[in-house]
Amino acid sequence: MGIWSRYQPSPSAWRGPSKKCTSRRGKPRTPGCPARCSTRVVVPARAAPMMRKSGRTWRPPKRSPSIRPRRPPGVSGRLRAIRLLRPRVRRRRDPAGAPGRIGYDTSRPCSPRGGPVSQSGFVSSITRQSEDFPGWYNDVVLKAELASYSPVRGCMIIRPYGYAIWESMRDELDRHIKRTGHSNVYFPLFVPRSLLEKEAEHVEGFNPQVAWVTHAGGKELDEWLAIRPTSETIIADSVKDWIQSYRDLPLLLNLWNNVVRWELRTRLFLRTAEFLWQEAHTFHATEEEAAEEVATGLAAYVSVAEDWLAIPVLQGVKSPAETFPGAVYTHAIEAMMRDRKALQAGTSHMLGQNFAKAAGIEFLDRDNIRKHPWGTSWGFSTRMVGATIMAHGDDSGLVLPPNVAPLQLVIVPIFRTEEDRRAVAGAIETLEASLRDVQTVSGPLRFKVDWREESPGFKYNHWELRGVPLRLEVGPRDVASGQGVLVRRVDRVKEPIPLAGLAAELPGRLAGYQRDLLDRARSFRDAATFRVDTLGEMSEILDGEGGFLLAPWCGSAECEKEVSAKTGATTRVIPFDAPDEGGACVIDGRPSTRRVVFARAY
RNA sequence: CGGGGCGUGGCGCAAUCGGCAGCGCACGUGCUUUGGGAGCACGAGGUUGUGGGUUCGACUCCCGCCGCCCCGACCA
Repeated sequence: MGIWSRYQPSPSAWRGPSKKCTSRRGKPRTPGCPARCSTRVVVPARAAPMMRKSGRTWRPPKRSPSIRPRRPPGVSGRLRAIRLLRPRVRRRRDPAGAPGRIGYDTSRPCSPRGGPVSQSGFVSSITRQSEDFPGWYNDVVLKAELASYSPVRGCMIIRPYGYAIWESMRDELDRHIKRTGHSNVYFPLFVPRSLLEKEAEHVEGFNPQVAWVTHAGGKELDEWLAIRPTSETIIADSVKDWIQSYRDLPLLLNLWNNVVRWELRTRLFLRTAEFLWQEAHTFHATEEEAAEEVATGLAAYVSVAEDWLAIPVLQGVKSPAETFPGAVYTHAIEAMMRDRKALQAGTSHMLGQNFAKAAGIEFLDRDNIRKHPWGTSWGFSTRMVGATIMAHGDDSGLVLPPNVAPLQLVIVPIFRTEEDRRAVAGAIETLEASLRDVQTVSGPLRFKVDWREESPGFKYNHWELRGVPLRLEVGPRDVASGQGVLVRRVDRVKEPIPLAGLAAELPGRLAGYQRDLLDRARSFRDAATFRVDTLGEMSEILDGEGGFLLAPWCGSAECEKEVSAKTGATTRVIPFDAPDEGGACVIDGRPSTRRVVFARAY
């Protein structure tokens, strides 16, 4: 079910470019400089620019505003525009020459209640989404302790809380993979140069991003070893001996591993030089069967994205320009982030016989003819942690779907006197016992009682930053009436609830919360999806609030490139459920048969 | 690679004309606190990126190196 089918019956349901989206007063963009990363000549041996823990946001003082001057009037808009585009400014002097400071201060707690701006115009500690989405993202990742920067440029350290999120989606996907008949295997980190270069398009596509090992054992290697950017070549080479007959097919393999792609511009989780992922590699006797496998892989991704991560996705075919190097075609799922930009969330490739031919894999078919098997490969990476953050988060921090949340419920005791403390502790102890047996969709309930010696308010903010779906406040007043106050992270709806019945209530509440997140994300995306027919309309929307654009496109690479050059948007997918529909290409007016999704993307 | 900017406790920043390296947060201890980011007191934490030079004296001035950030030559 895609947005096409939903909107199709009444074309009028498509939202045109509303005025609201196209002219945002007071939020000027820096002219001629779309919020896209710069590109550089790729020199493999050279280092990539770093995502560093450098400063990004001006943190005003909380308790002593008089010490630091306010941002001078007139500066803020400009500053905001600059920050949008250049989130990694290390330090900036106050343009007016006043001794104002702009810098990143991890010591500041995260903002309460969606980070309202105080009267003085100061923002609270995490950058607001509306002000600077990349800045918000960085703040959340670092402050929620999902990840840290590493001493190696472009790489990241995934911290326990972030890794737990990854483990949850990894385990869920692994269940899908095994259920559909695949076996996990391991192949080496190093790929001999000669192997990597066997498939022509593949080399060309990956070469700029490959990191090479040239020395080992104290001397230069006779043959350089690539640190795998992906494993197609080494697997094809290795399995050629395993495949002799059609009876050996299909061969359905999957690897959970790390790969290295020397990226020029990196972002925590979204694009790192080294990342964790799963890569499935399969070999089939017929093209039809391989095509079905491509769909099987994509279906697993759709399920994990929507059912597990509560991220609605569009499914479709990539344009030739966006196709995996060496593949015949690439299917992908695309998700919308809360800044209305697109994120490719998983790809499944039809490799045809390309890699099999390059590696010399042959099998004897039923008809006694030697043939090359058809291959597929599909991958899903730690980037999805970033997708989860950006698809649901708000100004207070993370909003996690219960299925992946490392903690689904946090209990905050509240008391003043020792007597109260005992009463609250007693009630919580009883409650804890009942919660131990609670089963949720994603396993036993993951909960914690926060007995730290901090104020309740501090704890609320602490756990909201970390996206814990449900919070239970238990104070003396509650205990007296056998209740607690249950608060939902996503909308902060508070509700008194009897402690005795909580254990039975929770699985349903969590499932409902999970559904609500998916619904919310879907409405958000649909409201930001527009049907457009001209380049002008596209620019108007993209320069306004942004969104997904369904536009006619003739299919030529030149026109695709031109759209990208003029609007910053690229083709994301040609959705499977896009109806046949005549139209004129937004660039050259040649006939288009279906609409394509264009968007600015990560 | 070209242009610009910057390296000072964990983080964010000061240090006037070259004169004892400071502040906030975070951290530790104690007491008072706890229904939306608590307060006070005490305390710990530094070879100012690095190598050289000038000087009675260098965070400060000069030169080299290293590293980082931004912009540019358009990219699965």
